[in-house]
Amino acid sequence: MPKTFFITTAIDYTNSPPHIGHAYEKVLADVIARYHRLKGEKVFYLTGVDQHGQKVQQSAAKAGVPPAEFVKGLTQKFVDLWKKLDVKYDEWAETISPRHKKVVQGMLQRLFDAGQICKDKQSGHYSIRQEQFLTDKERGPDGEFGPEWGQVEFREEENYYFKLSQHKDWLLRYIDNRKDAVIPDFRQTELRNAIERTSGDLCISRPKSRLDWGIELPFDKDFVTYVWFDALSNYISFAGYDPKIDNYEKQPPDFRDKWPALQIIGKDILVPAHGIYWLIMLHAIGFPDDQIPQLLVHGWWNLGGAKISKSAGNVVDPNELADKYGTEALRYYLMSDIAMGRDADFAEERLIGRHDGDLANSLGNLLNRTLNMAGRYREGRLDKSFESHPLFLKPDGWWNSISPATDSLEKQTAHMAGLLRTISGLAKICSEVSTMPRFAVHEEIGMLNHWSRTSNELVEIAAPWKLAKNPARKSELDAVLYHLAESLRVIAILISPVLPKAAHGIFDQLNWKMELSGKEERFALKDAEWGGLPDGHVVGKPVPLFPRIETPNAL
RNA sequence: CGCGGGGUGGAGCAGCCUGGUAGCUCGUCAGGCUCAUAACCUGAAGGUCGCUGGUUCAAAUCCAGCCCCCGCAACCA
Repeated sequence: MPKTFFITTAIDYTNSPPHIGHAYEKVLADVIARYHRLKGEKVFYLTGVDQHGQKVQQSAAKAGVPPAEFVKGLTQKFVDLWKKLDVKYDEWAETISPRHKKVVQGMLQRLFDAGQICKDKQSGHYSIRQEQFLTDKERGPDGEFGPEWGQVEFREEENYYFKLSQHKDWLLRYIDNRKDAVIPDFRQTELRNAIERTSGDLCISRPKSRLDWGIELPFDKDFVTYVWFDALSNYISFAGYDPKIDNYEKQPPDFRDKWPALQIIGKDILVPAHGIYWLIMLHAIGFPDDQIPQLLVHGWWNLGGAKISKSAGNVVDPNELADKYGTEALRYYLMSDIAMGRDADFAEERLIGRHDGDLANSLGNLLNRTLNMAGRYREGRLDKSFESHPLFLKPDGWWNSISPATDSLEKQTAHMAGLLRTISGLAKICSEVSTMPRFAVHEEIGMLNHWSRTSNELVEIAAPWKLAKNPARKSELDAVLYHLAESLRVIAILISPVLPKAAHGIFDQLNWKMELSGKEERFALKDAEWGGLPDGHVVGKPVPLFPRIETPNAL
């Protein structure tokens, strides 16, 4: 039985509402998940929220509500947004759930029993206001701690430490042996350099006197576990991992069917959290090298070249954008205007430009004019008999041998024949040379846009309104209309991971498989083969699929 | 000498690994079309590919040096 495709994202911190970066990551994972469903695979998409920790405890105290209640409100904002953006996940991770707590404590206990976790004493400068230990990095140019830290005192504190450095050599070997441990490759280089520089053990606890909004250490009731074990372990706790079983091979079949996951994270949390702590944690609890998850690291949306941050106050609210421009426009922008792994600049004008240019003018208009012409000239009926017409039985490439001296009508026919061939070939290219396996969603979209443009070009070259006036050219008109309608059908399938609603819209207007209307199973990659629309199929009436956001001023 | 990314027509990017007429989208200008969501198609203008050297018959691409921009404490994808 084929394994389930398991994809995860970082879980979001319930300290502040979702912004555009959160939305990007979840939509990206959703698109990849949908692509795998399109291929007919079973998919398990896990995402969720990280609800514990000091910041939440502080924010809740400030708001005058218990942390559990505070977290509930923010969690709902994330859930609502994913629903609005058509992010379809299979499991939802909440770190306050008992199920998660059991796994975290189980992992900690096992590592403690194995001597991988030990108590140690830390001493140093401690900021009472910020409730954290300070390092030399926090010192100002004058060597003193600035006023932002408030009162700073020398303090000693006991905590539990995970013996991270014992696994450093293993991690280096693992990274060196696996070329695609991290994607893109320059991130893997960055991670490798960071591992080389890593030293020391990892503090994994906080005394309850300082922080009690967390999961209690199973071996010491005076402490809760700090973010690392709490948050990172969600990737296995919500997938059915059993912490009591140390032999990986004996893990529940349900878990092993899914694992390992493809983990989508932002560039900021590769080092050290996911690339070092998480991978070592898995290794330490017995995961073999071939069960270590692959990390897909994406870039950031900046604003005017500057980093988006809460402190700078330049956050972009995806909720607002979705309400203003629609889910499809937002999803399309987030997937098309950034290259995988790179940063991009967020600009509302670009969102509008992308939507109006690619979706309204190119694809949407293509659908509209195709159905209109089919209705006007053929009462919507597609006729495949052109395939046996002499013009279409000539060998490929004949259109290239037309001499420049021939009359313009013949040249035009040759040009049209070449375009028809190009277009039917695009179906093969787009589904077989898909860039999705290397997660280049923007390139996939680019190929489909090229297809839409070529189809629009065909309309101009063939001029169906002229062909319709000449009965002798019936086959040519049929061929053009069929190629346009069939292109739209295949494009709908291939674009469906990015634009699920629009894909349904195209199918509906093509009057294709109405009986499955609304169900995701309407789309399958195997149906993206050229020639699926049968002879005699009657297409529907056109309705603008992507109404322009901005209409050019007509003076 | 800390780590990584980037510097390509007005804007945003691709090409660089595997040297060989510099490509795409948007914008601008001119023309065409009328099936269509004032949409579509064609053509043109516009680039010393950050700088300097080197290798080569040939460098945006390989090598060396340099300059500039952005991330790498926290909030945070």
